[in-house]
Amino acid sequence: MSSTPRYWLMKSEPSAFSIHDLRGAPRQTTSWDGVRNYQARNYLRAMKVGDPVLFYHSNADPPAVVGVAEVVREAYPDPTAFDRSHKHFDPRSKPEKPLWDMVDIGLIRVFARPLPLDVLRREPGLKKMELLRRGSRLSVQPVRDREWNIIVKMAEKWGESLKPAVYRKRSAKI
DNA sequence: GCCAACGTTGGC
DNA sequence: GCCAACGTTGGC
Repeated sequence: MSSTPRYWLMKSEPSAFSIHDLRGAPRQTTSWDGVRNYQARNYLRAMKVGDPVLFYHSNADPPAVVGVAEVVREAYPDPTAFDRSHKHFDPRSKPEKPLWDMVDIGLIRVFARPLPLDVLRREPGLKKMELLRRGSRLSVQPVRDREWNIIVKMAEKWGESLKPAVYRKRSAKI
């Protein structure tokens, strides 16, 4: 990263929380709790209000970038770490000295068509992207400016290409 | 369901 | 501080 990252990618398993869940959430906003990896946490702490985020569906069919969100609240303690009954409870994190943080994000856009991982892999400009690195497991990661621009353009084209096909079908009175 | 890649834990 | 064992992630 040449300077402070401004663009990000966040992974979620759609069976746990999808971009459609975000669309249906109050104020189309959610807190991003449950991150229990130090590198991902440090990226959460680097996020600024207004930073754009690619929303990625992992463990999905197909795995894909599905839309855009933005940071609406900067890092603050993740209360699920204090909750003994919670799946992500961590006794090392105390309210007086929190170990894990979260941010809030708000929905910006749901792509017309999810942009699949294998399509991203075919784009030469994305060769160095963290998401595409072999064995990459980081659930919160920075995205380079150039990568961001490429992906947003790809998503537009990818969605548009669907519409003419559907339109043709309909107008052909099949 | 399989399994490679990775992060974490804990014995020494 | 090393490293084997283990648990998790996530594509396939």
